[in-house]
Amino acid sequence: MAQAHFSSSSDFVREIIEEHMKTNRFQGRVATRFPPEPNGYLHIGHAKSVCLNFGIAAQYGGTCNLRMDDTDPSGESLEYVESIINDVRWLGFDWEDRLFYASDYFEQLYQCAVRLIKNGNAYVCSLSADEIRERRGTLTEPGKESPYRNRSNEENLHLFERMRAGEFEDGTHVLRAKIDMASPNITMRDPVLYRIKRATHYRTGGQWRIYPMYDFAHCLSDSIEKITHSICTLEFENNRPLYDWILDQLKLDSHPRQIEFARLNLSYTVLSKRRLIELVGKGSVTGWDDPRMPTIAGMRRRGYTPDAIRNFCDRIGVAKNDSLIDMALLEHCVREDLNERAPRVLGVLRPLRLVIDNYPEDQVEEFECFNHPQNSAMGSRKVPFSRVLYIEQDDFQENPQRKFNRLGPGREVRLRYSYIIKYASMVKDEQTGEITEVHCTYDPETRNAPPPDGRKVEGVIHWVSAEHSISAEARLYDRLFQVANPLGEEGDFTKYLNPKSLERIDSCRLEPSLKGAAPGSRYQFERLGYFCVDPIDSSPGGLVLNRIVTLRDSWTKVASRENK
RNA sequence: UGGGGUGUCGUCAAGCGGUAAGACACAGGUCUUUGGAACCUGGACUCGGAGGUUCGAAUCCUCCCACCCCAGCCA
Repeated sequence: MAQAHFSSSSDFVREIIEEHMKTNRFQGRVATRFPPEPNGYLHIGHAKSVCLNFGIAAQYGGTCNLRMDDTDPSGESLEYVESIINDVRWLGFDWEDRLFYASDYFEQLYQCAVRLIKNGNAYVCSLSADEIRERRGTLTEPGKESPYRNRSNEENLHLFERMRAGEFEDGTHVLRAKIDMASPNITMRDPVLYRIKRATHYRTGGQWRIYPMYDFAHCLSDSIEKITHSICTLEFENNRPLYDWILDQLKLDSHPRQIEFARLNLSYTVLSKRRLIELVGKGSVTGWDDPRMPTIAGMRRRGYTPDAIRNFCDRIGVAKNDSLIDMALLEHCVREDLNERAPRVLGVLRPLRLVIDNYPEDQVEEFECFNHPQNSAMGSRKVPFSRVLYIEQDDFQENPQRKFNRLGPGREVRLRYSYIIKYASMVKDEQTGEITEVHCTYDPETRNAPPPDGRKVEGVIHWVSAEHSISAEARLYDRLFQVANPLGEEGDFTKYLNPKSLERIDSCRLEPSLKGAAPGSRYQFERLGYFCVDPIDSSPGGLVLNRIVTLRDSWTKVASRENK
């Protein structure tokens, strides 16, 4: 196993494994698997499972297989398979030659079903879906046995063969396990093992007319692959007795231990494949890879790093509590990683013209700027400076509010890496009253150095040279939903979509070094946040930057408090 | 109402009978040519509740309460 992302802390799953190692239950072997159904894109919740399964395998010197759990032809496709492969690999995991498909086991699975029938453990039921439901009983009442429950083994076998041969229409017959219609666990009330679906499977085509159900296919796939620990989410806890029952009836040597953990929930988004499909289908987002989506593809496009996501998965822990993780933790992990690796640059999102009255008209200076304030190994670059600059609109207030440490009438500020400037005057649009230009004077003695007289200025602001800067579009993303738990609120969850989750600004000005920035490359725009060159919409002629995450910003906190 | 789970700081989460880790968030502070980063400090007199066992309980026992999952020919 190439990767070595060991979890720093232990958890109950690892404790169980430790115990198995001690008692030699699996001869010291650890084999896990990540078994997605290829009917949608992977999201951050899947990443938790990927990290758990691959992480455990690596930690115990075992293996982790990637397995497509493709037992239901409707909705599954090659596109999804490819996206899953791509995403797991991008996250940094390697399954070597162990990419498997449940659909490759269809013949073996069929033979297992035949054995079950021969042993009198399964029967063909010819009730309709509705009739089966009616007889299943309720939470408090036992179910009723199917009238077909006592067909002879021969008849069952014959019928099952004919099901496979495609002699029956969808829904006319199913294969059921013969267990206990009175079981308090509804899963054990003669569960359906096979159904007829005359649908084309993306891999097996028209080869099969019957398809195994999850409960039948999953435990057997695990057993075939000699998985030792079958890690899944909490909602399958009720299915564990059936998982064990099937393997026990078939007397299979390889009998994995199923362990269930709590799935991830993240605040201000939804992590349910069905809901995400809905968002994509309704056009609420631009696609699976919309940077606002909690999908791996979306996060990748947004600019999140695999390291940040893996670190996040490590920090949230593994337990059995239903939890709702604060999005702030994910953002923290992203900032933590990007703070270290992203080169700093200057860029202005909403430009305000600033003229330095006493700076020579045609003079251009170049300032040496560090690419990283704490890491000199990342080098430096030269940024041109001239008489006319752009600064951030937010960095000037005509009547500065309390604690506003930026530019305003009568004030002095430092232009990052260059001079201290002093306010002189402003120009307003006569119609709108909007400030269109600010005039200042500069102090030549403060050229990228402290003022000789030691005076303090209001603060430091960023800038670009008007003439030398390049234009770009910025896409500022915010949380997808307005409420922490959209699925926990009244009514349709899409009601709570955040209408301001995307703001496009097409008039940004950036320092010229960004010209030709590679798609996917990430930068910190000083004082603003981390941005990623959009891998799809950006072009050499039209830079498009996705805001990955803002910098931690103590000013907006102060400002909102001051405004109360 | 049957069965299966879970309840420890705002959010996660350690703890496994010896007197409540850590992280994020939050609040103060130091430093700073990013209101960034870094660094320091603060916070659960208490572990869903009530009883009980014990010298000692978040940890063991009893009862109660709350929340989640299960009645797809989805996974």
